[in-house]
Amino acid sequence: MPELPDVECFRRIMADCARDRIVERVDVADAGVLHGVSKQRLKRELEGSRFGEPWRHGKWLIAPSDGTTVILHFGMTGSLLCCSRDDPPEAHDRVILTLGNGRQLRYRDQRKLQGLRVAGSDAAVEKILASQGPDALTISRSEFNTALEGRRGRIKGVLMDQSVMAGLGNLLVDEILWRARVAPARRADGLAEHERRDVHTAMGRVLRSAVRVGCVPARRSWLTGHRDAPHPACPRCGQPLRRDRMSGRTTVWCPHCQH
DNA sequence: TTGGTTGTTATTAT
DNA sequence: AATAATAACAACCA
Repeated sequence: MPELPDVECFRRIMADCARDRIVERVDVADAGVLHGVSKQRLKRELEGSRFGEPWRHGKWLIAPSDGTTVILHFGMTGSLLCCSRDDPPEAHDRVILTLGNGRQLRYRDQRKLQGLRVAGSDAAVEKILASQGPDALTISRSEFNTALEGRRGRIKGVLMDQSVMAGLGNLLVDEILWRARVAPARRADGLAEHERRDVHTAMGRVLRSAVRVGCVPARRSWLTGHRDAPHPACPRCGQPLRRDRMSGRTTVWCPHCQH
């Protein structure tokens, strides 16, 4: 699931559950999700530390504490939950942080594609985020145009490239291009000025409403509500949608609306 | 059993 | 050299 709006939701959960709280205990059920830090060192550096204000860049969640900074990525199946310590643990709860308020913050992830890492300084945080472009939620029109400049690849792939701008995934990109009526196979640097404007506007609207809900919603009025149907029809014009493999992902689009 | 998955990274191709 | 397109990763489901 996790694209920018989902991670923004996890940031809120983190803030409500753990901000200003002390980590009483760190339990690592599966060290396979730890990157560049051992179970022992994570416990040593985090237990007794107090969390500060968490923030997000693209699909990364950064949670500073007065001990070390925890950095989470949710891959395709990760999530973050604020539980009571009595809630029964689930099979995929990989890391559990027990906080001073009796709550537990659980990093749950079925597949272990990404995971948890730590950074001991601002410079170490920067290093992890170094390859990320500007955050898609706050990128301006002119920054957006600059990001697309000289990109010969398909707009679909370019918008999913986290180094161009950070936060968009497969579902969001399809939704945005459908709203902007731009075909996903178009070359990014071949878009007219008005098309770039429409894509930027659609991106802002899609992201803001998804962030408000806390996830990418499957709505009937959105493309997302139709993409998994056996013979999906465009919710705008009723013509059949196409499902193609593009830039390595399943891409759903409307050949009648998008050019 | 095979094919597919809303993410990233390393490798290969252009 | 810089970009773009693929394969691989892990674990599960249909």
